Amino acid sequence: MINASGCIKKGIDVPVTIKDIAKKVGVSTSTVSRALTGRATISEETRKRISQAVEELNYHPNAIARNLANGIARTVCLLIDASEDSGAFSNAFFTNSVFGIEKAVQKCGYDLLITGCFDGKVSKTLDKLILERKTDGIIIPPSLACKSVLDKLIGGHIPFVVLGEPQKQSSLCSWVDINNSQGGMIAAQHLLDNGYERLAFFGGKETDGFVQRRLGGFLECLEANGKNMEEVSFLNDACAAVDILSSGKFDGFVCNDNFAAFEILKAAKALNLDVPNDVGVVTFDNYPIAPYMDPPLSCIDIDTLAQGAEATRILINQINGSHPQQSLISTELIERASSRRVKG
Amino acid sequence: MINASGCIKKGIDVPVTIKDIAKKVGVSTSTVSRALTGRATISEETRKRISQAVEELNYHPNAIARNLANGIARTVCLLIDASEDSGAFSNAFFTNSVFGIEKAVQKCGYDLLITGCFDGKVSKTLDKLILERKTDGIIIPPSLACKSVLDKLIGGHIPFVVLGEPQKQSSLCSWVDINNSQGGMIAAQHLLDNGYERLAFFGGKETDGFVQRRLGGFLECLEANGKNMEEVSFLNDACAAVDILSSGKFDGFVCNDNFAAFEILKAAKALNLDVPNDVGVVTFDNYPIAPYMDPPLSCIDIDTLAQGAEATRILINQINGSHPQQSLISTELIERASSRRVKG
DNA sequence: CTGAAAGCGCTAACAA
DNA sequence: TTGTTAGCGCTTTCAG
Repeated sequence: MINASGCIKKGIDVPVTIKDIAKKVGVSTSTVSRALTGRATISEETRKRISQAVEELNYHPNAIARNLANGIARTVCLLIDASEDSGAFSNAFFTNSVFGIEKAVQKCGYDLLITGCFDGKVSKTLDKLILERKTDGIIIPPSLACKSVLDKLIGGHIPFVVLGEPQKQSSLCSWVDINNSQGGMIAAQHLLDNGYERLAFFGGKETDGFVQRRLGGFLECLEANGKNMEEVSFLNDACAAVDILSSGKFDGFVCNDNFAAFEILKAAKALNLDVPNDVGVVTFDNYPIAPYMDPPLSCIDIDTLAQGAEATRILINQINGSHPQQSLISTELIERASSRRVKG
Repeated sequence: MINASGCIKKGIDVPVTIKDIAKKVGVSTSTVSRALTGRATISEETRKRISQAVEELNYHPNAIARNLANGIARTVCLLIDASEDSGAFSNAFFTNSVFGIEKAVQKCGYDLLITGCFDGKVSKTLDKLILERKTDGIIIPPSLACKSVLDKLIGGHIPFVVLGEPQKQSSLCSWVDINNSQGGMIAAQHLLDNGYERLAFFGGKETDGFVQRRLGGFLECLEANGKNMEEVSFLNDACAAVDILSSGKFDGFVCNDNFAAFEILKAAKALNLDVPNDVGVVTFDNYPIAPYMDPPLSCIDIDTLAQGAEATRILINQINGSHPQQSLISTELIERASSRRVKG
């Protein structure tokens, strides 16, 4: 692209480099570099002329060259468990934490890389990311954070943080999780406060760590309120909703997710039980559809956006030399009709 | 890190470079480079010795250096509309296309960058991405693809593809969209085939392009079946579900989303109308909760995973010199109870 | 405060 | 088939 003056037109096609700025201002490239990075002394005079030239030529420093010279990638990588397939990826809550991560990463001047990764190939993927210098730090889901992976990360002094409480604990492993135990506690207390007396925890897989923690908080609350443990029931089969409701043993349910809660709602309707007057329901996760349920569902809201932001904060700190850190994000009760008795 | 032999231990902390391989094998770095890139002639003998050394030292080429030398980023960037906030980002379908994109991008040996971007700042964001050479191509949502942005992209010869049919059409603009018109057609035809005769399109904002296209396909189908246009109704207020149902004018509904469909289901229950015997319902989007609805919802399934993969394919082709391209992804009917009459 | 020169790790003409 | 050399665009000692 040649312009009227016979010179190559610099711009998008032919990039303008630091040399162009130097030439235009009549200084060396190192001076321009100093002015740009800002962490060296420059006369006010030349600094002004340089930034003016930068403006005029619409100069943007080549990030690749800069990163090569600096020996860093200025990039954070979020690993995704691709083996779960529609599990992790189509999960609205996961998506929200991506949003939180992206925002925080951007604010720190880093870029966000996303890499899908199958269970058996974490090690290879990590090699590609770390050894090829594509990233300075890694955010990893708990499902991928098995012992060998953590050992590799820790042994290699790779800054990383797990997006949830990992199975294997270590002070060398950073993680950020939702305070599931607190959530279980809040949900149970809320039902008790509203006059429901015989509570059950419903839904979820007993083997999942976060379910265990939710149940733990739930039980702790009952205990603190002097409730008999026999009045508690943990179920992992959603089909059992009708059974458990018709048994008449319970009048309040803390559900592990919206699906479980929906089953309870349907079962109640089938048994002609009224929600919330006969039975109260609180569920984990504020699904978009929860307010449209009949009745609208009370929820323990999980702030995955904050989780993502916090994970990023910890990770960037670690990249800058800080020690690993662990953190729990508080949950919040969103009260709707499903847990608010109108009569009696 | 000094090992027993008094030498610096190369590995994760001290990277092993192409020089180390060259030294170990006793060849020049260019020979090693040639062996690695594979697009030059090398004697079988040295190639073997090199790949052996690569293996032994666990060498991984520095991607930054490689990209600088090649003048490319080997990165594709997905722009996210951050102004929609919980809109785009907590959208399960968006998430699925990210998955599709990531998989395809990885297969092509590219990395995926994700950047949130506010409506007013697209141009600045693009400058950062393009002029700083952070990415070779861009995938952009239709909400961000206004005229000025498209002009900038096209004028700058930046490979890009829009994740949906943009308002402003141009053969220079690549896009991949769901075939919404076809979806509307399939949904309507399905209801007609199942004996529903007076159809309405329900839900969605009349101003959204994809809603218009769905409605267009819907209407086209009615016309092809000799149906009177007066029997068609387009509504954008979900609260009107009870009104429209109690009017008795319609016995079949094509809903724009699961929320609209859920409103119809609730209204029918309130009016003591039976779904599917009195009223048939088909909705766009196969939400995870659709099969659990009462009755389970028939859906027009939107393959956003395929959409993401196709967008990537087109983008990478363009990076490699191909022309812009447009593409429509077929929809699929998932038949469930909500549109299947049991009696007469 | 500024410039010259070397270097980040890799690739690619050009010669041999 | 291979080595030499220069260079990608930027940063950073080291002198001045």
